[in-house]
Amino acid sequence: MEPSGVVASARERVRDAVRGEIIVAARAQLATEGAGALSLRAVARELGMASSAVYRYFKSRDDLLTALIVEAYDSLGAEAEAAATLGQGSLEHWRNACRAVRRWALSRPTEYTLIYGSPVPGYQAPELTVAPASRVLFALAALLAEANDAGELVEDPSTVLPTSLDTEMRALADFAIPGVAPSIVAKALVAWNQLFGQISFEVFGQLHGLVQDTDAFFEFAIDAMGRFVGFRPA
Amino acid sequence: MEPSGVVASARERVRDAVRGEIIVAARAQLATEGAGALSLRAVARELGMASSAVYRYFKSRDDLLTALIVEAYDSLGAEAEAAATLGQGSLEHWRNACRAVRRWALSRPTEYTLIYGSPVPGYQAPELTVAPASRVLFALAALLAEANDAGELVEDPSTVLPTSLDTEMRALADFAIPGVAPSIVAKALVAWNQLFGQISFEVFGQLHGLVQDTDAFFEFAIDAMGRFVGFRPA
DNA sequence: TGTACATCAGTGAACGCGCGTTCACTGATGTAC
DNA sequence: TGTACATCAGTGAACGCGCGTTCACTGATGTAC
Repeated sequence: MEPSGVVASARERVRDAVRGEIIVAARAQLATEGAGALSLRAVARELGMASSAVYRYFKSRDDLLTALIVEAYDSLGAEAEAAATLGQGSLEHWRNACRAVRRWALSRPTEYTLIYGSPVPGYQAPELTVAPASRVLFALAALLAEANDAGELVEDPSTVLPTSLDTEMRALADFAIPGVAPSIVAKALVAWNQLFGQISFEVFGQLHGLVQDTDAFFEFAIDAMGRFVGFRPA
Repeated sequence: MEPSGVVASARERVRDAVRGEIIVAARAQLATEGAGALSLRAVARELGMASSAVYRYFKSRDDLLTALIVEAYDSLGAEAEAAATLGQGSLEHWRNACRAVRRWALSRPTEYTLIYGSPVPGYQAPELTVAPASRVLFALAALLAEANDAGELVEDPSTVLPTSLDTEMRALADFAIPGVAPSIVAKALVAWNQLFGQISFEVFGQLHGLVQDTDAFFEFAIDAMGRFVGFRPA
């Protein structure tokens, strides 16, 4: 009689293992079919079990999709968080965080597509995906705050924000990155859009025939955008 | 006996009209179901015709999808081309082109998703989509070339490209924007990624809860990125 | 330690559904003489 | 201008398919005494 929550019973361990196998199989299917076509029956077939058995583990198809989404956000978030402290100085932290996001996206393109591609038709993301989804942004925010505290973030006085945007950026800074100037927050958001825009274009094939050396181009982009935001060597 | 190609016969006119109705109905269905779920049967139902009749107009489902994609690229391309010559000076041309792309994307979000969202699973874009797809990029390139000729494009001497990237950008410039410096070509590509990244984030809902005044934020982004590329007032 | 009962993973058949595509056909519109 | 024939848009039934979800069930594993 083990206290639940501390050591899992045999049944619980088996249950978790099967649940994991379902997720792995679903992920594999995602890669070949796309999120919209994720099929419970195909997953069950892959695992050699009756399709109805999957319902012991997931209430519905959308429930399985949610599990995949949360897992993807958490996996990417963990990578970004770890990379955001690597290297010497803020600019290098920034670049390493960006590289981590790209590396993850290129190694797990279908899952990247799942969370940053077009919304899955008919699927409504539940509340519980919000926290995992914001991990990358929070990692970048933390990096920005530290850079600011270290005096490695320089504001460009010629950057002027209209009032409405200034107010918004100030509120955002107060919430997540205290002390950082509104114009820098705005530029960081622009860079964040750039980062995911470029990664999406690369993953979705929009760069084909236009840029060959995508590694070099990415390095150029994150360096240029890092300076654009205001990172300066220590 | 009208010479074909000059004046269409009655039959041809009717045929074109029905073809147009199919495309319109398909576009409407796209908006509610997403590209992956576009169904010939549903389109035929909407038009009150037998599903087999659609095959008189399109060889297959993918053929219909291709027509929608080409139509979307051409519509967006035309808007961008027109806007790229509006206003005073290159920076304003640039911003107007960017605004046109965003306006189009927000007014036809499903079609934007179709051409700039995640690839439709199982669909291979045929050759004939390539030319329409490149219209926006060519419009931006033309704008860049004109700005350069007018001396309104200033190179930042501190921007250094690695050899491989310099070679590539030089080739790209020779092909599409003769005379423009490699470092400016690279920055323009970064800005292009930023533009579509931000629009995609807005259309796909990733900005929700983060940025309220998306108009102001977009204006800030295209102005900042325009300067980043090197546009200077005349 | 052994027995009676409760829990629960997994089965397999069935429900009703929609899909893309083919095919032999009907009937209207266009063409050639 | 009138007739015979060819073209072609559109029909409706059928093909074989896969899907999500429900349900009554079997049998193994765990629990209480």
